[in-house]
Amino acid sequence: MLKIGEFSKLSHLTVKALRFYEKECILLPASTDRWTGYRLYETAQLEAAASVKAYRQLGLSIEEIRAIQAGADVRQLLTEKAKALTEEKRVIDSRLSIIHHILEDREMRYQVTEKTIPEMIVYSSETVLAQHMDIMRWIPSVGEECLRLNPGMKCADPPYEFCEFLDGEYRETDVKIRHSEAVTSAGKENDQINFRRLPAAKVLSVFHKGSYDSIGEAYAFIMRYAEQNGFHAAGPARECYIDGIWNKESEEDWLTEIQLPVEQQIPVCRDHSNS
Amino acid sequence: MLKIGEFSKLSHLTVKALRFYEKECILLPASTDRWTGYRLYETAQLEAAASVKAYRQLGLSIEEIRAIQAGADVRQLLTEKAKALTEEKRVIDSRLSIIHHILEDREMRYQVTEKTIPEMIVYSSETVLAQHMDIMRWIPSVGEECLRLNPGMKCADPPYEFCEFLDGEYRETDVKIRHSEAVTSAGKENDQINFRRLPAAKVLSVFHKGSYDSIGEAYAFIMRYAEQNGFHAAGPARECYIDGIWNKESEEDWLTEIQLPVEQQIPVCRDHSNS
DNA sequence: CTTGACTCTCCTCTACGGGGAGGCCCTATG
DNA sequence: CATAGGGCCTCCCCGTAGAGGAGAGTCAAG
Repeated sequence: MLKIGEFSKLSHLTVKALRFYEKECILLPASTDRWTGYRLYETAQLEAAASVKAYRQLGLSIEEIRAIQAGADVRQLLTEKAKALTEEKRVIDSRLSIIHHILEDREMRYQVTEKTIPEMIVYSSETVLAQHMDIMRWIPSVGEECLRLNPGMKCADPPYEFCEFLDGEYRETDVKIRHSEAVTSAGKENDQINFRRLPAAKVLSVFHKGSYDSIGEAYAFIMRYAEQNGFHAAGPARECYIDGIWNKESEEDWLTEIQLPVEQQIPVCRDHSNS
Repeated sequence: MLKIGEFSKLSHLTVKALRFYEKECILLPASTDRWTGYRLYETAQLEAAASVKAYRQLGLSIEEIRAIQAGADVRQLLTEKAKALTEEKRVIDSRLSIIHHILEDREMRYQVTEKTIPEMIVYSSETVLAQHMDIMRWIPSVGEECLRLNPGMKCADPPYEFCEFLDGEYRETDVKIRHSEAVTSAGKENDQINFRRLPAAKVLSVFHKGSYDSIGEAYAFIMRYAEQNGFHAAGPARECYIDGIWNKESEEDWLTEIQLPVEQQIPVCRDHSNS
């Protein structure tokens, strides 16, 4: 019979762990001295201890080990575990990819986050604007038009409104643009305004602070980010206006979010052996 | 000014998280109503919220984010993070490799664990035994011889004693064998017995229960395990006798540990696309 | 005025033990 | 025989990054 300290040395499990495993009923001492409370183990239990240790080294939880001891299907459990580990690995690859992307970039102008936008109903309208700046006059007119067409129409909560630029490339003049705004339910359409169901989407998001002059940098950044980290664009970027001329006087305070819809990420494993 | 629920929807952070971030001083509301205690946020804070969110998505801890906000070197922090993630990934690859190894194996006769054996001083003796069974007569004689040579010699605590089989392959007769036992300090040597410093070692360990007739299976198992999971043997296996004829009558109760010294694991990424 | 949605603070819970306090037990040494 | 030191016991708190919920206060609409 071995006292806990001796068994600890032989099994390479800490005393704390042994007591914990007893509490969790996955490795009970062979006996307990009724007078002193000392736990007593037998050498034959080294096998059981090794089994618990092996499962822990595989990353199984205490509860999973208990299930196995109760007769659960080990193969199935391990198969699930493998799936979970593969997913964990995917997350790590994704993070590594992004970290290396940041490290390779000289300055960190933008922080990219991943978001899930739920499904919603929007009304949309398209037009071609002579100048980019006309956008802030055009958008309110679309809203008024839609409200005239559908009195009592309500915008979604939280509000969600964005513009997409439909030209293949960046243009300064004759910009083809589509505006969309989320509403609570579909309504009447006309030749300018139509309703559609916008499916749930995963997007990459960056916030651009300041005037629109330099917003091209944000587009360039998020595009390169997506490309280098295994995201595939699933549509044109959405420009969401948060703070602007309508509520902030100083151009420095303007705030715009750019959302790039993407498909499931396939993390790329670039060569980072130099790290 | 936005109430916490509104800001939560816009920032895609939960209300709980926002309150937590305030407590941790990494994202403070623009103001707090002195009468009601309501937190009030501004749209301009969406940028800061996105920054926190981006760092969290990279797996940075709250403390690390706080450090960054306090002006810590982001590049260095991310470099360290990348190193940690790479290590995490290595662990996952190792676990995946082992799990797939188990799943491909039909029965789970043995559980392999990884241990670190600390450095120690041992006395060793080599011989060639006519039969494998002679081992249990030979070992005590070596111990007596060593004690005669070094009266007062003390064995290490915990006791550690093992045999290595020095033939290149398995043999039934004329077995070349080396026995070693850990002691507290070196002593006198002769032509049979010599002392040496056994360096710390990482070993794979399996327990074999039952008679020695079938111990070959355990050797085969651990060898195949090492090979298939990217371990490289760093010496002959050590056989440690735990329970045997000296304390257990029934052969079924005998217990032997086999330890295979290995070098650092290089997890193999076999094709598991079918999982 | 009431109701329901929203917010507040405060409490507990998660997994796996690590670290330590306070107290009992055992053995070796003087 | 007395004591000292080490081993063992139980009990409690600690960490992550919030989630979940209780009980109470607040706000806007009907």
